[in-house]
Amino acid sequence: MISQKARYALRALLYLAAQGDTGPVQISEIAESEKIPRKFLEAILLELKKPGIVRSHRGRQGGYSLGRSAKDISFADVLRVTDGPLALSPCVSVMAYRKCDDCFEESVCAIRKALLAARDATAEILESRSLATAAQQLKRSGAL
Amino acid sequence: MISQKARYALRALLYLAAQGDTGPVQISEIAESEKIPRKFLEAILLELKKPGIVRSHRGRQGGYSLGRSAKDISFADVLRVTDGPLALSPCVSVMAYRKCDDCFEESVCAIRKALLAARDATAEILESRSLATAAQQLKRSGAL
DNA sequence: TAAATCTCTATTGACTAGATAGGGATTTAG
DNA sequence: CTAAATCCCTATCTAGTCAATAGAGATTTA
Repeated sequence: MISQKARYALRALLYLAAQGDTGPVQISEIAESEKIPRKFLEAILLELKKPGIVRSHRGRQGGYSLGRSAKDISFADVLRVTDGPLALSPCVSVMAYRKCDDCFEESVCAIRKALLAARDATAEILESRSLATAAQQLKRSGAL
Repeated sequence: MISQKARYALRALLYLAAQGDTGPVQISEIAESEKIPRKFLEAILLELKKPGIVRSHRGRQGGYSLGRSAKDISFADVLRVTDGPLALSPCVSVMAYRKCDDCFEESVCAIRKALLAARDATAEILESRSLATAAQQLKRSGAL
């Protein structure tokens, strides 16, 4: 299960993606529109800023905007920030590999083989879906 | 990430699968061979018993054995018991569907569409891999 | 009948998730 | 200039979960 933080992040980013290029959007506006606790959202956006998923603009009329084109921000990008690796085990994580604590011999581990296949399958899906993909679906459904 | 409980469960079940049909195996034997805390393993096997993944035999010379053929116990079966639904969101879970707490309109949710695709991809993998598959891989690697 | 097992309930410590609070730093519109 | 509006940071709290442990009761069969 993804965390509440991940849901908030995705909703906020989709909100930004839907605005297009109309300048930075205030935290308060996003928070109210998407019903996200303001301070919590603040913390989330700060985290999303580090890897460049969003950009911040300070001062009066400041706010947040997407750090790059919506089509270049995948669901995988976002979930990795909010929830850590997509993989079901550290030993099959590509972005954050780590040996399992009590692993005897990784190359032989039959559990690992299954989890690796699972990781590849989810990563392929989540990396192929971008904010642009999602925003377009919303538009098509008439929700925008 | 899967829980430690899930790791222990999979290891214990693989151990049972590797034994074949040589009667029930004692908890202590599994615990020592696989380096799993005895009492914790006890609790795990009890949970695996409810849905029939294992069968218990009481009294002297008692122990645990697989509840059905190893080829009919998938990784998905096990992970659902130890870690709950495979889905990344309750609203895309097939076995344990639940509406998201703050969902506006599910049929339009673009986040849901992506998570649903992810769920289908992982479920397909994890349901197609059984204890038998894994045991056979171990045999081929010469680890058995 | 007693040894060896399963079964159950309760508890503990460490850690994380989700949320809140308050104030300091920075920018830029006016 | 300067002050309003923002970003930025640290600390804290509560509730819940994970992993593990303990102890005793129930059941079976050698």
